[in-house]
Amino acid sequence: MKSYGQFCPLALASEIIGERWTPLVLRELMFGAARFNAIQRGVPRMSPTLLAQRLRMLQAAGIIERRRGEHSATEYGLTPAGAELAPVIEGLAVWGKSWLPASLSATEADPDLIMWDLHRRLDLDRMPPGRTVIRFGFSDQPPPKRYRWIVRAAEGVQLCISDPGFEVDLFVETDSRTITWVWYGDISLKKALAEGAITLDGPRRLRATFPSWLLLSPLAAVPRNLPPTAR
Amino acid sequence: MKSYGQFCPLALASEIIGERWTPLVLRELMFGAARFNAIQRGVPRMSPTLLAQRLRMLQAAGIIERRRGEHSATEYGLTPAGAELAPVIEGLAVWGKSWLPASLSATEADPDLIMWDLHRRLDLDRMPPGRTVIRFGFSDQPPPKRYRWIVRAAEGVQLCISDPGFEVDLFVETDSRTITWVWYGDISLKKALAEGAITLDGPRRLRATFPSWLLLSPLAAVPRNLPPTAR
DNA sequence: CGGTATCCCCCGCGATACTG
DNA sequence: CAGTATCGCGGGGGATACCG
Repeated sequence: MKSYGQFCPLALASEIIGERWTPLVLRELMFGAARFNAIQRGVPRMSPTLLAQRLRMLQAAGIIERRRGEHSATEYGLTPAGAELAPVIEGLAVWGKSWLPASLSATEADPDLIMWDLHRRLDLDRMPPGRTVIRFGFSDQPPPKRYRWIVRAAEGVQLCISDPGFEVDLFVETDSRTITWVWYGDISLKKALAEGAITLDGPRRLRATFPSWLLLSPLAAVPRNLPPTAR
Repeated sequence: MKSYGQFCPLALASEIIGERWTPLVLRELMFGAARFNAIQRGVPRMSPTLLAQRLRMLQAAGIIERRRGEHSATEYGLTPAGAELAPVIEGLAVWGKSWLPASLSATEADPDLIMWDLHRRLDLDRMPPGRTVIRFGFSDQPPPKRYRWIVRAAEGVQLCISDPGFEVDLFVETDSRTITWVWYGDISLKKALAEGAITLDGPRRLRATFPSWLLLSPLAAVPRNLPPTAR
């Protein structure tokens, strides 16, 4: 991005934060994504070339750092400067939820976006111990995105794009718009279940505790000043 | 700007705030600039076409509103949504001051940028009553920008690009880099005066009270985590 | 004063393919 | 897994002139 030619700290900051995709990349890092491919799953429409470019830029600006993680894999993490940016990004997100009209178009209702966020926010302590496999079905989606699996095991939680082969413990059936509205707090999970917009199939205990370990977006509690439209 | 295709409130907010020049335009509005030309003086390198376009966009997004002011002049102001954006913008500015390297190139040391900010932050109550004319001289600037005048009168404060004709009460002689560093708090005004980087010529009383009514940037008090370079 | 109209350039970005 | 390489285009925005 071309410089503003101003010494003003806001101008300098905007040259970095104002670049396309950068706030969303930072969001992924702030949610704990460390690996290139993990970051990319949060911004799937960003080309790898551009993501690499942004990561280099953020590193040069002292906002993130590259590390060698386990198995000498490349990992990215926030520097102290980057960490102090988190409240600003969060403030922007809260403002967006408060004040921007929320209409949900088809492309914005990509269930993978929600599933990616959702699977790393599960409250593992409230889930049953041992391996748990949950299959999410999205009735409005064509075959390639029709089903997603969350596998919770001792190693951690994984989101699978294709059938992992394990026996499914809980079947969740919904559609991409419902899961999106629920995730962002525009419909309560309770209401979605009551209305049948989300249905559960599996052991009674798992069904009953479902709302306790399926955590919603951190923004779910932020009220909207404009009512959501286009449900 | 092309949509991110995400429903995430951060993505939606970034589509607006992330557009080129938009944060700086908002900054002007937050500092109280209401008229088109007043806004433009804070972002002089932005073309009028683009400014008009951004103002329209911000209005459509519900962030600013157009009003008819005195003499049916067009005025812009923040809506409640816009007002709630102020802390976010301010947070970004504070972060920039804290963490971004501050090197001052020639184009960034435009004294007009500082004078425009500075003239609307004068503490009028601490200035002598009645008309006061101050001429700022920038020793490093070629003729068209060599001098600027601030005229404080009953009607308010005005920044003049050419000699307004009144007798000058106080002559301030400095250079564009010094005034910029001082404005942003990287050199104390006291030190700049002591070192002769700023010299005053005028009545003793006006000289003595100068540091009390020449207020600095709101960011002046924010410490830098990286030391400023290229003084 | 408060903007439009117009033109054109350039480069940011998207898409796709490929590699150590 | 973690990125490069390459190409082509679209349109954002810079510059300048002009208008009500």
